Amino acid sequence: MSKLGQNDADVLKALKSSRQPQSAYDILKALKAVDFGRIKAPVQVYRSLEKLISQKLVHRIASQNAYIVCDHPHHDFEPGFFRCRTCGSVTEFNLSQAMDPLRCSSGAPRIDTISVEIEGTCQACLSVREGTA
Amino acid sequence: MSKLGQNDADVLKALKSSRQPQSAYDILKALKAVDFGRIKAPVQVYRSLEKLISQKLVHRIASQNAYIVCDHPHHDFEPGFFRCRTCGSVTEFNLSQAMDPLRCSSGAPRIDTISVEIEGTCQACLSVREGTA
DNA sequence: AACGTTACGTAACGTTATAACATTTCAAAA
DNA sequence: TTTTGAAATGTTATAACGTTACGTAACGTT
Repeated sequence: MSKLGQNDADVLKALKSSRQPQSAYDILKALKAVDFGRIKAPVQVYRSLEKLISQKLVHRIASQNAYIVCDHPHHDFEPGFFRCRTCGSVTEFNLSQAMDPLRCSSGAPRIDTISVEIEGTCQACLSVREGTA
Repeated sequence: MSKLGQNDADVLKALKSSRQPQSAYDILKALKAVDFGRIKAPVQVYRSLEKLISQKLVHRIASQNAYIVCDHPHHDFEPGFFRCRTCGSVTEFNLSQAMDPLRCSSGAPRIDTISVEIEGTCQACLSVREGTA
């Protein structure tokens, strides 16, 4: 497990600034603006994302082509993701309760990764809509 | 629900030719080769994909940026997908057993879509690897 | 110092998806 | 039968996402 460098720290910091998933190009834009121009090209962002993901500090949200910082750093559980269609925020949840039924229904003899992405409306946005906030 | 046109039928036919998910550009290339050149541009493929997906004849595999024909046409269940990392083939399975645990673990008050994509090795590829095929 | 390894920078390229606008088709209303 | 309006289609351009290729710098080893 290789050590994090400055680029990686910058990308991580950019991701930490939001609970909305950000695309690699969002991150690039943010870093170009703020940083002293260290990160200039997409490949630098992707390299850092890859490393951060391999160290489980960041997750990729495939359905959005976007990335989000892990909100339970060092968690030991398999995460699923819930994304609110109204505010765009993403929260992680623990898949463990659903793992066995998933493995079972899939019929797959050997499973490497399970990706679960759920979309809906979060409590906060529901409350606002109903005027109960 | 709008009617399918010739473009849609062509795209559907291209997708039916394989159990591997195909990208929009794969489909485009195939159609350019076979057809009498009706479909010439990416946007035409994307338009047909959108319609076919809305009619549940085709699924999008988000993690692959690719598309596959539904293998249980007119099914009434919520599909999950299993993709073999060795042969690339995708099979659908019925998520119903896993739905309640998923809803429950996610803590989401209102759910619109659930996307489950599992990767691993299918039985056929496992058998080959073990020399028991 | 010499060497191999890993990280980094830069540019170009490849892939995936949509915007914007023009034209055609076709069935139903007038 | 003409009109007309919605849906489908065609065309061009461009936005958005991601990777390859290659050279240089940094770093730890012997």
